Amino acid sequence: MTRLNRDDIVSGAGRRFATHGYLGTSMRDLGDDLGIHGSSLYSHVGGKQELLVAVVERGAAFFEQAAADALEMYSAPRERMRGLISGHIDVLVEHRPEARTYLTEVDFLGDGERRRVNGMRDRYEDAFRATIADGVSQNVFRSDCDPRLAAIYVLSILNALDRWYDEEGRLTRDEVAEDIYQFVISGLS
Amino acid sequence: MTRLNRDDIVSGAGRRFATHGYLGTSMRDLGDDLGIHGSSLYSHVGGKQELLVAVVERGAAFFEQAAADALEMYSAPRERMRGLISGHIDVLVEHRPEARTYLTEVDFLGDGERRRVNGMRDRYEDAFRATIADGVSQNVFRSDCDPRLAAIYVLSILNALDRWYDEEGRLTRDEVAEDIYQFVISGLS
DNA sequence: CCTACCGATCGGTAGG
DNA sequence: CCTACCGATCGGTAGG
Repeated sequence: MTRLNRDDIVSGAGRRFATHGYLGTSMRDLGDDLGIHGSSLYSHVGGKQELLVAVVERGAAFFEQAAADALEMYSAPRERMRGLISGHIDVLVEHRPEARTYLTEVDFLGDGERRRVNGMRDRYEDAFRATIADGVSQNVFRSDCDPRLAAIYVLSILNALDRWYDEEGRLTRDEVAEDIYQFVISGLS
Repeated sequence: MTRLNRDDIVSGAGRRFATHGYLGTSMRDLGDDLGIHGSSLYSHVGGKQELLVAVVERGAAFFEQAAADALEMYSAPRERMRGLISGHIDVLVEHRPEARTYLTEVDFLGDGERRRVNGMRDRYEDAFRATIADGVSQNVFRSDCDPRLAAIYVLSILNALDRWYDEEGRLTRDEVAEDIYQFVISGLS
C-alpha cells in the first residue's frame, strides 16, 4: 500500500465518473474507492472539475490516436473504414472508463474546455467523413450517400457499443468489428 | 396564470431532466421553471423520484405506441422498417423531453422500475429484430446478418439522433428518415 | 400554494 | 495524508 499519485486519482475518477456520472460522484466517494479521505484528494488535484477535465482529455486522446493510426496504416477507403472501426472498439474496450466519460459527461465541462473537446470530437468525426468521401469519389461507395450523415451513422453504432458490448460475452472484439464493418460497408455500397 | 396540475409538473420535470439530467435538477429549479416554490411541488407529487418515473414512463409509452402503429400499418419487412424508423423519429421530435429522459436517465430509477422500463425497451427492440428476421426469412435481407445485432445498429442510429438532429436545421424529418432507411436497407441487403 | 425549517450531504479549506 | 470544519445546497416536512 504505497502512496497515491495524481494518475491513480485520475484513473479512479474515470472509473467512478463512468459508472455513476460526474454529478453522481462525490469527492468522498472517490476517496473511499482509493482508500483515502475525500479531503485528502485536494493535496493531489485542484478539484472535482479538474478531474473531469483530465479524464475526458485522456479519453479524447485515445480516440484521436486510434484515428491517426488507422489513417496512417491504411489508405484504401474500405480498409481505412475497417481500421477506424477496429480502433474505436479497441479504445472502448481497453479504456472504457475514460472512453465512456468522454462520451457521456462532456456537458459538465466548463465552456472553454467543452468547446475544445467538441473540437477534438469533430476532428475525429472528420476521419470517418473523409474516408467515406474518398470512397464515394473513388466509386467504391454509393454516390448518393451524404458522407456527413453516413459518418454520423457509423459513429452512432460505435458509440452505442459501450452500452451493450461485453468482452466476456458471446462475441469477440473482432467479430463485432467484422459485423459492424459488413453492415456499414453494405450500407455505403 | 391558473393553478398547475400534476401533468404540468411532469412535463416541466421532463424538460428539466432532458436538459440538465436527473441529478442536475433540484426541486427548487423545477419550481422556478413553473413559477412556484420548490416545496410547493410536494402538494402535487410524492417526490423527485416519482417525477422521474412518470416522465420515463411517458417516454416509453410513446415509443411503444409508435412500434405498435408501424407493425399494424405495414406487414412487408421493408415497409415495416421504414415505418419503425419514421415512428421513432416522430417520437423523438414531438416528445423530445420525455424521449431523451427515457433514453438517458433510466439508471436513476429504482431497481423495480428500472427493470420494468428495460423490459419495455427490450420489447421495442424486438419489433425491430422481428422485422429484420422476417426480411431474412423472406430473402429480402442478407441471410448472413444477425437480426439481433442489426436491430441494435438501427436503434443506435435512431437513438443518437437526439444528440444532433435539429428540426429547424437543413434536413426535414422525412429526409432524415429516408436517408437512414436507405442506409439501413442497404446494410441489410 | 407559501413560509419556515430540518438533517444530510456537498465541494472545498485550514492547519498540521 | 488526516482531523476538523465551513457555507451552500439538497430532498423533504409541518403548519397554515
